[in-house]
Amino acid sequence: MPERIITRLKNAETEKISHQDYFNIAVSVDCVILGYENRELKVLLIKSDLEEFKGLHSLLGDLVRPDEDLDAASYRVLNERTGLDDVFLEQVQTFGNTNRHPSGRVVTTAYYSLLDIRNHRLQLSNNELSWHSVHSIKKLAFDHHAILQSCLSRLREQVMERPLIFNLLSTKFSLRELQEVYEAILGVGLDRRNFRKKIMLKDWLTDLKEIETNVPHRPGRLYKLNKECKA
Amino acid sequence: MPERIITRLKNAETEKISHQDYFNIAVSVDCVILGYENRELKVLLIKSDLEEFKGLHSLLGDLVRPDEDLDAASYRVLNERTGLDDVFLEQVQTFGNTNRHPSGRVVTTAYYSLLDIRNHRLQLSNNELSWHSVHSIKKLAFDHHAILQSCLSRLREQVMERPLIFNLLSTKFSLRELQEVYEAILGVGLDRRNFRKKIMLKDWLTDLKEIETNVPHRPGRLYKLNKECKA
DNA sequence: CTAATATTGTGTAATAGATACACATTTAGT
DNA sequence: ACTAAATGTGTATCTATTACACAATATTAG
Repeated sequence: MPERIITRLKNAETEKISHQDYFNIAVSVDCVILGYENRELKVLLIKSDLEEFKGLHSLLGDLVRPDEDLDAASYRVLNERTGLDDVFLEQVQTFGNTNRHPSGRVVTTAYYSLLDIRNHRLQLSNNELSWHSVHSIKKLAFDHHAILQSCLSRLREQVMERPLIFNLLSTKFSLRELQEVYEAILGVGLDRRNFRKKIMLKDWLTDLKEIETNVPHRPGRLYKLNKECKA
Repeated sequence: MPERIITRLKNAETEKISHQDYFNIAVSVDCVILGYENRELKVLLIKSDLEEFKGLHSLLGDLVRPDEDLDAASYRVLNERTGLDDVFLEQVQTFGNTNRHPSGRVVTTAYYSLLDIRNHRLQLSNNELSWHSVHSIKKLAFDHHAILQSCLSRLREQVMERPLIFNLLSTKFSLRELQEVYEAILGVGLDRRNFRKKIMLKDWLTDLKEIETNVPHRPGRLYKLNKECKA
């Protein structure tokens, strides 16, 4: 099969490159798995197993299998690492510089995922996995810092346009919790009255007619995501 | 080198896949090269050379070379086909379904490019290349129809936010031309007075203090893109 | 040289959305 | 019963968006 691709795609070319060379590029996916806890946006990282990146953390990724769709590969990585399925996961950008992987040529496609840390006690399968506040992250292995930033900026672009944020919260939540998550993502403080007005206009919320319990102050109403909302 | 990547990335895995298999995925880029002419947004296509897609057109693409950055590959494709450099080109999305290429596994990254058809008489090197109104396109080879649509929708999202549109126009243009390009991209009619107000507020334009010539009606003022504007 | 055509250039009123801002109410804890 | 901490709510101001009409200017055809 490889020869067919090359023959067919190369016919406008003049240079000669050996067939083998074209298949010296590996394809991987990297997942920026985000959660919210304790007023902070967190990302799931693993200790890098490369000598070159000793002591650094990296995103969760893997090579794409030859018989596996690209999106399926990202779901597999997510699922293998967290035990979760039915989780928000979306492609963001592909990073393909020749020097991005010290061991050879790997083109990687970045995905971001949003999940509810608290309700899914992850099977932190090998305990190399851990959550890190995105603000505390300085250096990551490979180009993973750039990948993280690109996913965060995509998230910030979209979070007010689409009902993504609810993936980070449990089913029931108060408007305060919701506002705090927005503030963590956007990195700004929001006016409570204006925030409520704006969020209510979007028609994303259903009032559960319940109130918070176990809060050391006046309890707020609880809401859930409107059934009709699909991101 | 390949073995090193596999060894290092695979250590959390249990399944056995032969080393060779991991390098059975080819990586390509496809360019959605857009131009504006005659009140229509056009895309540069080539006749497909695959038996399976006989009679269909496809986007301009090529395999990425082992020693070539992904972005560089897209510039190369653009440059080889059009003779142009210094042209707007930006990554949009990566398509990686296993069945997307009939001859084998090819993961492709889509880029879109905006250029001024009129001022750059392309060396339509092999005359298999031709411009097609994006609205007239029904079927393309591979998954190129989906790729085209994804680039068009990215363009529509961005065209009011960033000064992209000027890549489609010659240096000097009238507000009418500018409005017509917006209308072609967005697929809607715009109110002339409101359009002018909005575009002027963006501070993208410099008034050239010149007027159109050779128009069979009252000539309009000419503008150029403000120097400080970089998309 | 006059009339017809095609398009330029311009402003205002109405509506919708974003922002700034303060106080009485409710619960838990002491 | 008092304190602490958060809830729930409305209005005025500003900014952006929309809808809409008419006189001025160049070219072309007669």
